[in-house]
Amino acid sequence: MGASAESRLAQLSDGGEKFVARRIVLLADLDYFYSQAEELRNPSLAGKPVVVCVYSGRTKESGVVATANYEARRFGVRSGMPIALAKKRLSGADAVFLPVDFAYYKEVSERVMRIMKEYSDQLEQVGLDEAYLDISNRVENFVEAEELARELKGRVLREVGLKITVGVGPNKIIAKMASDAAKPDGLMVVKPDDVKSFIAPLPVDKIPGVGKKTAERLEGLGVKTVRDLAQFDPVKLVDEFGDRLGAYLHASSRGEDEDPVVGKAESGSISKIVTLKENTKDQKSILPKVEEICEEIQKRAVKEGILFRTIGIIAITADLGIKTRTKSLPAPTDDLGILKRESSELAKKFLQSTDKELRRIGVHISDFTRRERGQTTLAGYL
DNA sequence: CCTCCACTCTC
DNA sequence: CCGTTTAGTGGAGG
Repeated sequence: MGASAESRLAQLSDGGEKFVARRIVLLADLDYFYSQAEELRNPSLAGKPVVVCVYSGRTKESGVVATANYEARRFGVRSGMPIALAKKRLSGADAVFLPVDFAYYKEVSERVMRIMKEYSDQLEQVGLDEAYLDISNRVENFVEAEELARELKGRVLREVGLKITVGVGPNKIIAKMASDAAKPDGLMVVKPDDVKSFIAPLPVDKIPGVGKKTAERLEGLGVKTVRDLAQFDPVKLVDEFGDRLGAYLHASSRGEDEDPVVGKAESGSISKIVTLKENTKDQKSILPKVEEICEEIQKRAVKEGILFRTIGIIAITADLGIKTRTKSLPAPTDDLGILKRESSELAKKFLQSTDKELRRIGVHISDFTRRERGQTTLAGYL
């Protein structure tokens, strides 16, 4: 999977021995991005706890924290935490709560990405606030890489006004772990010779892609640190976690990662979920929502020139369980009528199949093909 | 091989 | 006290 064009090209012949040319990968991460962007346009916020929130619209205060700056984090406020709980923790702290403004964050992000692009031929953006840069062809060694990183940090601060954290390593995983260890406003360079000693003592959940669940399962096997993981039988890992994750865990525990830095492909799915005013299983209040969401999603599909062949609904029940229902169409389409009919049908059937009330409802499209110039659409096949 | 769905992760 | 979006894996069943 990792070994595509780029890394194959990097294989050089050396007296009959093959080796993969060493890469130098940089990860730049915009610190507590949404909150920092808010401080940027309103400097009077600096020094105060700033909490950027996704309001659900259910009640005045319902919703969760998207990002909190470090002043707020000192009070135990974290991403994903209910706003009400964050308020409790920050009571009497002169904190500021703001709603997310993605259009603004996107604009700020683009200014930063434009600068970053000058520092590599290959930039892989991850969300609005992160990007991997392959700087192998821009620097000779890790000392020069550190100079480049400092320069990048300086330029982003001077030209945009944002603090970033930069991690540098021989691959994406190490660059990411270095950045995580160095934030905020940090810089860490991990040379190939230092990889093992850097990662060995870290808990396994510091490995990108290892979250709470995987970490708990590993702990059940007596694996707490990356060192433990590196010593664990890879065959047993594959047994326990499957081919992909098992192999990934083994490789990453040894600091190995061939995944190339590549500009992201176009997205493979579009979805939108909304929170209902109150929990309900009433078709009359849910189906109009479904249709509304269909309209937005279809508009995006048309704008991006894509046809979808799979339609799905996503229901979050009152007990916060996630249920999905999908249907594949006989042919790709971007027809709004089809999207509405099929998603309403899926929603109706789902509602009939359960006793649970819904808290949120959403629509999903996937299995895309690009609409060719002048391609006829197969509307009305029903 | 395809379809459907649960689950995990991340920001 | 409870958001949003996307990618990916894997199992069950056909």
